[in-house]
Amino acid sequence: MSITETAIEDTGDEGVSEARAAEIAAAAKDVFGWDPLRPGIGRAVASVLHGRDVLGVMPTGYGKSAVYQLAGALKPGLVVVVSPLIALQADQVASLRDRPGARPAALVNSTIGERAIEEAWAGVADGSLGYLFVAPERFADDAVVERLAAADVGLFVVDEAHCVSSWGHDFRPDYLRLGEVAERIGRPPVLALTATGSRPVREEILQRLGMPHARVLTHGFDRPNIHLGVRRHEDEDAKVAAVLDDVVELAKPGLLYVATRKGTEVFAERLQERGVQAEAYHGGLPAKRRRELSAAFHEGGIDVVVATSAFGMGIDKGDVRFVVHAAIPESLDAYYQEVGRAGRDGEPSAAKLHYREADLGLRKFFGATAPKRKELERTAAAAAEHADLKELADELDVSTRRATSLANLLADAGVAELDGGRVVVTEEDSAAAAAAALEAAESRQRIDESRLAMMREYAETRACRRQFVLGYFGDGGAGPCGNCDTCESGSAYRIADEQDVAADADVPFPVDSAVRHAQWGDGRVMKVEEDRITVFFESEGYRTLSLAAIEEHDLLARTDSSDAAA
DNA sequence: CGCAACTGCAGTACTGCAGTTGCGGTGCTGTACT
Repeated sequence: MSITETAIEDTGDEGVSEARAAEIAAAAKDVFGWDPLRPGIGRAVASVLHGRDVLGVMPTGYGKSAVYQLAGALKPGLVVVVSPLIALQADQVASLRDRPGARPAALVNSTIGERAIEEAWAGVADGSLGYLFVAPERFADDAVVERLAAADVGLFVVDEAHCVSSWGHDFRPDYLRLGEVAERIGRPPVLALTATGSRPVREEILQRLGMPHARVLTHGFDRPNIHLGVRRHEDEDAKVAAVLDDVVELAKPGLLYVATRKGTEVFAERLQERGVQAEAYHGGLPAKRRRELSAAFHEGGIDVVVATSAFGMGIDKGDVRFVVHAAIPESLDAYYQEVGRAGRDGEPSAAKLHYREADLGLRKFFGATAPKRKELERTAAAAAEHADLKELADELDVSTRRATSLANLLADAGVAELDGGRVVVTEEDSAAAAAAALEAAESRQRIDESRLAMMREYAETRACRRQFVLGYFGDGGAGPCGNCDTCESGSAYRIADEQDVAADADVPFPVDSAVRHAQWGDGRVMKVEEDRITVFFESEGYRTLSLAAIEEHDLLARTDSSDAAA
C-alpha cells in the first residue's frame, strides 16, 4: 500500500487524549492483532467512541472495516452495519468470527433460513450480539426497525457509503432513507465509510445520512504508480481491435470493463481466441458462478476478468496490473473507483480508457430520466390517500421500488415527509406537488449529465490527467505527474505553464469558495483555470464559466463569510 | 442516444436499400412454482 499516513485530511477539532489513544491501540493489538494501528483508523475510532459521527474516505485495503470492528470491541451496544451486497456480508461476518477476541457477529439476509434469522434477532434482543450486518432494503420492514429501536444500538455503520449517492436515487431507493432509519432507532453515532468520493458526493452522503457535523477523514486520492492514458477512436471496429491488442500485450492480471453484458462475452471470447485466460462477468450470471469467478481471479486462476460495473466491490487483490475500459463510464467517480482496483501493491500499473464520442449515448440512456408530470401528479394524489408505500405501489400499479423512488422525489422537493414505510404529503395541491417533484427530478438529471460531461472532459483534456482527477476529488495542487499520456506527449506541461501564469494573477473565486449564481443558485468552486472556473451547483451539477463572462455580466458572487465582505 | 437486427419492398435475383423496432447496468426482497 503506497498511501502515506499523513495523507489523512482531518476536518475534526476535538483532541484525542493519550489515554484514549493507548486504549484503542491496545485493543487493536489484543483483540485483532493489529500493531501498529494506522493513525487514520485510530482517529476515526476515537471520534466514534466520543459519540461523534464520522465519514471515513479511505482506500480499499487501508482497513476501513477496522474502524467499526474496533469501535464494537470498545463501546457497549450493538454495531449495525449496512452493507450493499449480501455476498460481502458473509465475508464481513467471517472476518469477525476469525478474531477470537471479537464479539459475536451475525447477518440477516435472504440467503439464510428463517431459523438463523430468528437466532440473530434473539441475539439482538438479549444483547449478546456485537455486530449485525444487513442490506438497506431490510429497513423497509417496520418490524426490523422496531427490533433495533428496542435494542441498544451503539453505532450505525453505512459501509460503501457512496451507494447513497450513486444508487439511492433510482436503483436502490432504500439508500436514501437510511438517515431516517438512524433517527428511528435512537440516533446512535453514524459511521459512513467509502473508498471514493468527490466533494459533492461526500456532501450528499453527509446530508442524506443526516450527519452535517460529522468528522470527515479523507485520504489522499493520488495513486502515482498507476499510469493514466486515454485513446480516442472514431470507428467502433478500430476501438475493439485496439482494446484487444492492449489487453493481450499488457502484463497480467487485469480487468477489462465494458458497457454491456453481451460485450463481456464477446470480448472474453475474442481474448480466449488469442490465448488469454479471460472470463466474462456480469450481474446476470448465477450467484454461484459469480462467486467462483471472484475466487478464481483472487487465486490467480484467471488472468483477465471482462466485466460490467457489477465486478469490483469487495475485490481486494494487490497485484492487478491494468484496468482497461472499452467504454466510458458515467462519471469520474465511477471511473476512478474502477481504476483504483489496479496496483494496490504499489507496483507500476496501467489505467487506459478507450473513448468514443458515440459511447456517451449509452451512458445518457442509463442516466436519470425524470418521470412524467402525469405520473408525479398521480403519485402525489394517491399518496394523500395511501400513506403506506406498498399500498401506494399497488394503487399506482408500479413496483415498490418505483413507488419508493417517487416518494423520495416528493420528499426531496419538500412536498412530502417520509416516516417509516409511510409517506405524508404536506402539499395538498397535487399539481403543485408534482411540479415541485418534477423540478427535483430534472435537477437530478442535470446533475447526472454534468457528471458525464466531466468524465468526457477527462477523456478529452490535454492537461495532465492526474491533475485533472485529483482536482476533481479536491486533492489538487501538484504539478504535472509525469506518469500519464498527456505528460508524455508534452501537452500537459504547456498547459501547466499557462496555469502558472494564471495562478500568479488575482483569483477572484478560489477553489472551495462558496458562490451564488443568479440563475443556478448556490455552488462551490471545484477548479480554477487560466480563463475559466468550474463550479458544482447544488441543483445543476458541474458548470464551467468563463471569467470574462462572469466579470462582464456580474454572474457570480461569493457567499462564504471570510471573503464575502472583501 | 446509438446500434444491431429485423422487416418490407423492389423486382427478377437470391441482393440492396430504407425504414422500424428493440435493446442496453448496478441488487435487494418475498412469493410462487418446480
